[in-house]
Amino acid sequence: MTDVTLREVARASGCSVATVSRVLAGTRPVGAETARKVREAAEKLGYRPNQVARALRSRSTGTVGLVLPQITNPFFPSLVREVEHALHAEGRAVLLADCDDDPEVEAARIADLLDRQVDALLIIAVDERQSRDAVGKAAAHVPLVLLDRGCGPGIADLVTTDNATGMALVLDHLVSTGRRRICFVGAAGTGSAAVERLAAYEAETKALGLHGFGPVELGDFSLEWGRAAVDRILPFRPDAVVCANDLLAIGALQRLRQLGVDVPGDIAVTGFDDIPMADLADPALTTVRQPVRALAAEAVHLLGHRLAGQNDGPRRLVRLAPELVVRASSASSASSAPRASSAPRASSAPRASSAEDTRSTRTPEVEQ
Amino acid sequence: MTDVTLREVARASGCSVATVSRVLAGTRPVGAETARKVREAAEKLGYRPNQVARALRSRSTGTVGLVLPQITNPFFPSLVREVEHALHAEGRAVLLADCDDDPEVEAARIADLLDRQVDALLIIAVDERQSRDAVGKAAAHVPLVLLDRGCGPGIADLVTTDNATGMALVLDHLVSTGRRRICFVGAAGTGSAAVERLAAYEAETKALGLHGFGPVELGDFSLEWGRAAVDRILPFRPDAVVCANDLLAIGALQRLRQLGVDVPGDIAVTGFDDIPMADLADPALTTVRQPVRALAAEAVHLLGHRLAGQNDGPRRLVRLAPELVVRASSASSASSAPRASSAPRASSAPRASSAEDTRSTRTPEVEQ
DNA sequence: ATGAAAGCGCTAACAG
DNA sequence: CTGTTAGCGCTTTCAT
Repeated sequence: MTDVTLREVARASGCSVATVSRVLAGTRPVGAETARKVREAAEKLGYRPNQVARALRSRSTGTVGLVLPQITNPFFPSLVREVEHALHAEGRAVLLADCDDDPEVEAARIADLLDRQVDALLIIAVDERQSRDAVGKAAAHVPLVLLDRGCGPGIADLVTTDNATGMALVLDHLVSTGRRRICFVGAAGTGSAAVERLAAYEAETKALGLHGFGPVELGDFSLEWGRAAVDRILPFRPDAVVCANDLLAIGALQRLRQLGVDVPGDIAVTGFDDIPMADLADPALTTVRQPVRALAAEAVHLLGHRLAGQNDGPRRLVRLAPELVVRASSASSASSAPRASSAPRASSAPRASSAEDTRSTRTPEVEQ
Repeated sequence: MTDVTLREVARASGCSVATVSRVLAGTRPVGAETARKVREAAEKLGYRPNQVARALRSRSTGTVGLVLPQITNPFFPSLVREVEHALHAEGRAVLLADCDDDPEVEAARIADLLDRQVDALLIIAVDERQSRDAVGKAAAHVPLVLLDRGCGPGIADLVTTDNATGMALVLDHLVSTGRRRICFVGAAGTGSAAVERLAAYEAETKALGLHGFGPVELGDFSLEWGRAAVDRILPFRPDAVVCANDLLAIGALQRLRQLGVDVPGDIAVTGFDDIPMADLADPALTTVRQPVRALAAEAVHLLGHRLAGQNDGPRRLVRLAPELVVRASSASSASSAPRASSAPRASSAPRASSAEDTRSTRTPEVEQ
């Protein structure tokens, strides 16, 4: 099974290797007849260009490194899928690096990918602070786009979900269905999801005139904390629990069921991310769906931009608006439904959540 | 940020490129003093070997292609993680290819990976039959190991879960906790999971003297079918529903709850795979956990074997025994518990499911 | 033990 | 438009 080389195709078609290369790579104009002969010979011999040789000479491997904290995080597989497809559509291949949620592993993986001459890096950073160094260094070598999670300001392009809009969609929805006694369960971490969702919750409740009602419970992004937080929140007799991600919300649902609390009758519960489990929870979880495909497309687009240009120009921050997915866990309770129109921004209509509309929330060229 | 080359290290250390190469790759014995100088120079210049150039010359990229049907299938992320880690531990990188569950895409992705000169392929085949052609062709070029799903006999090494053992564990458990009126919900497909789990169910129920009781409902591996199958099974008044995977089982749980049937009081439900959702279902799902880490390790081991050797020798079929994970969905109902010891193989003790014991079910060198 | 030289398979200059 | 010639950065004979 020895591979056919350009040279053999050249010999078989009676012209030089350069010409064959030109025909097959489409780099330069070539005579019609010559081209035909070359293609014929290549076809007959079953010629397949050796991408490694091509990469060495052309200084481009057509390969992009995708670095992520842990593929088992339920939010990532769909993102990986979209990224993989978007890149493959451009003829690029994906080198995958799973960091086991460890910034040191992340740094090592990034270095390895650079040694392998990836054309660019797409990174979902492990940690807002601890990843910064490795990411910054890598960005000096190749085009680099951060996805989903930031890494401090100005270090590289960043494509992420607009957490503020997502939280606003949730709160508008809850208020418009009559909920007023709202609590928040989130994470105390320094990651963008933890920080931004909490900030958005506080800003939005203030704007809606609900501020200062219930407790804000901060732990980590785990099922266990979701369960535990319920016990701390329940004494305040809330009618809604807003969770900073789906895992927390599912934990909360479990604990509430255990305690015999009716969801959504007594308390509405909402999540964030729309991981696959959200739809399978019982009751199915109302949540904020991240615009996964658009995130991937935008990130790949930015990469392409930097690959085509000179990898300079200002860093961009692109925020894509998510979509509210209303499911059973926040269905209107019969008693509170009539009160719907009492809050100023209670109607969710002006903040439509269709794919078209939310896409327009994109802020394409904001310098950090 | 222009990269440092071997040549520059040679000049800086006062010796030839060949020597530098030898020191850094550890290929041949080198004088201690020379080695020191070389390493020092390399260190000072921040030299990083260009893996593409190395690959071209040495005809080995240190890269393995991982081809899978759909990364969003909830069973795959943990497998990908383990494979990625196992390969990285050997200094190899993973080129990921998601096939969108389409055999044609799969064939294209495999061809692309071969063009990129992967040293080997690890494939979770999309389809038992339709993948066979592309897989067979690829196996002629590089070492190739099939993971999780077969592709017809004798085409390549295959590492997979022992479905028969898994099903036996489930049935022993159900019988030993007093269940007798057992039904099966599975898939009608031709994939190994569908076929083998059904066959194992039938063989085992026969062995246990339960054969012929309830219906065997075959659809596809979807939540919807899990729900629908419940309606078809319920008239038979079963006390247990064995499902061929977790998604089916979760669908069944949802429908049973909707109908007000008590699980596990009235009916026990079991799944297969132990996807992350299994633990979050309510009640938590009793299921069969695939030995994910061991599957990955074994697959990588076989790859290494073929990479080291000459990629000949008989095809191997390695089946690794899974582990029963008992959760709430099959807890003993108070009424049926006392009847436990009536069936011949009812005790689950002899078929222990600890990692040690099940691992020994491995059949390491079976020729297909 | 070390160096010189020959490529791996391909693309990019540079001529014609 | 096409051929000739270098050479990408490295490993590997083949000498010494």
